[in-house]
Amino acid sequence: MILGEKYNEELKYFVAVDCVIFGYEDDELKLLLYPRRFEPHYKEWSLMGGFVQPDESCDAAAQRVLQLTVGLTDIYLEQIGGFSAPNRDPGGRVVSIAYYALVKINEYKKSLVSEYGGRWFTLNKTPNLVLDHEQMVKEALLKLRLKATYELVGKELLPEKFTLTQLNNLYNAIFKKTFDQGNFRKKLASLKVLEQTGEKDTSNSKRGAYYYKFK
Amino acid sequence: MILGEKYNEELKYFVAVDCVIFGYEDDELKLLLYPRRFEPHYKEWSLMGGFVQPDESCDAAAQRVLQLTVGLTDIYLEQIGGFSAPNRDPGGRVVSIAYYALVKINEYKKSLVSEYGGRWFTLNKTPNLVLDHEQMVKEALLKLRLKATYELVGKELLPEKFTLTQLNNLYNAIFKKTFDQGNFRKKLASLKVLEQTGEKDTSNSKRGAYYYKFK
DNA sequence: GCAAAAGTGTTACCGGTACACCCATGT
DNA sequence: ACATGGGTGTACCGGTAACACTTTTGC
Repeated sequence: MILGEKYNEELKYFVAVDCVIFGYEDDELKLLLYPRRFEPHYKEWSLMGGFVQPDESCDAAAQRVLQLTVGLTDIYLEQIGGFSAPNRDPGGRVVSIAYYALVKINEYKKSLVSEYGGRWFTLNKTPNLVLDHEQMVKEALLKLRLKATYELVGKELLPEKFTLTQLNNLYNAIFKKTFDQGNFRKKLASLKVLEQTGEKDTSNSKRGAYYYKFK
Repeated sequence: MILGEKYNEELKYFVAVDCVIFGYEDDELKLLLYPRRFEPHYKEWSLMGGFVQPDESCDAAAQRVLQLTVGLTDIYLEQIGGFSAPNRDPGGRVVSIAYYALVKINEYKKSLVSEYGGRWFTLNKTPNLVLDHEQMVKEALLKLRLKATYELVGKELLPEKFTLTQLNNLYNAIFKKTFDQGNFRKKLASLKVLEQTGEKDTSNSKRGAYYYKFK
């Protein structure tokens, strides 16, 4: 029966999720990586992942994994897609659904991250990753860029209050190019999604820059 | 062990692919649907799908399924994403990776399609679909529209030779709106991806319209 | 000649880009 | 006063949208 007419004639596989965790700090886009906790490739750098449990969707599994590793709930998560090459994992047939997450790098639970040996790496200064995880990172960045062109990204990566220069720098980091200050601000104004707070950040300039927040 | 440290403690699930098959005919975007071949929901309308075999990736599984059902090789396929709600399939825990395909509606093997009871439906005149297949169709259309905005879609849906009016109508069908003839043609000219053949199509007008093909 | 589809041209506007310029303030 | 980062203004260009117009040909 070429197309299969009964479920129970079919094989089952492990189903996992892997998370590309983006953060932003020191004008750089960063990636949270972990030493792998089991064979094969024990202790090599990898994305944080986990197996999907019987009572949860992949989305829920990714949320759970992130909650357990960075200690935050309500994390912004977007599916990248399924990775399923038959030999992608020498440890067994594992189909993995990849996600990317955006987290505020200063809010995550440091204790949890260090418990699992997690470390933030600047993008493009990352070590070699296990399995097909580098491909996942590549696709994650493409998806993030796509999102950032359609809507203003920043709420999930920047602190509550931020200067327009910070936001400009975030975009510079995401696209690895320099957006013109004047044009960037004009665009922001047209979007009408930010509002000025009264306060100023005087740490980087004498004049001081107004803090903004998302409406 | 909250995150699982051994594969063999974990559960396995069925992994399937489902294909949203788009075609274009009579100025309308169409969808190839099939009566389901097994319980649950036996004989109800569904996307064509199949289980992933041990030696193939999901991409390969989707290609195989399409080859077996429409009889074409080298079909344009793009992954939509994973669908994994724990109760999405009452027949068992099945994680499905959805794909969309673009096929030339006049080249598929009619015998094969009818063998499985397949039928082409005009988009938005489709019957209720099984499981989460309607959601898959919805996301497939969004992905197709995204692709069609970035690059000229048509090579995979139209016959080898086609008129600019046909292409215009294809875009009208994809986006459910009317693109201005003049502007559409100007845009096409700027893309420089089409070339005129000598021949004309006189079936729709007295004057006749030049056939074009992709370079 | 006229209807009907194919195909061209004209104009206005909007968003992006480049770049020059002004502002506030601590030293 | 001046250096430094924050912030504004202007002029141009290309793509898009709206729409009027011309061409071809069978009836």
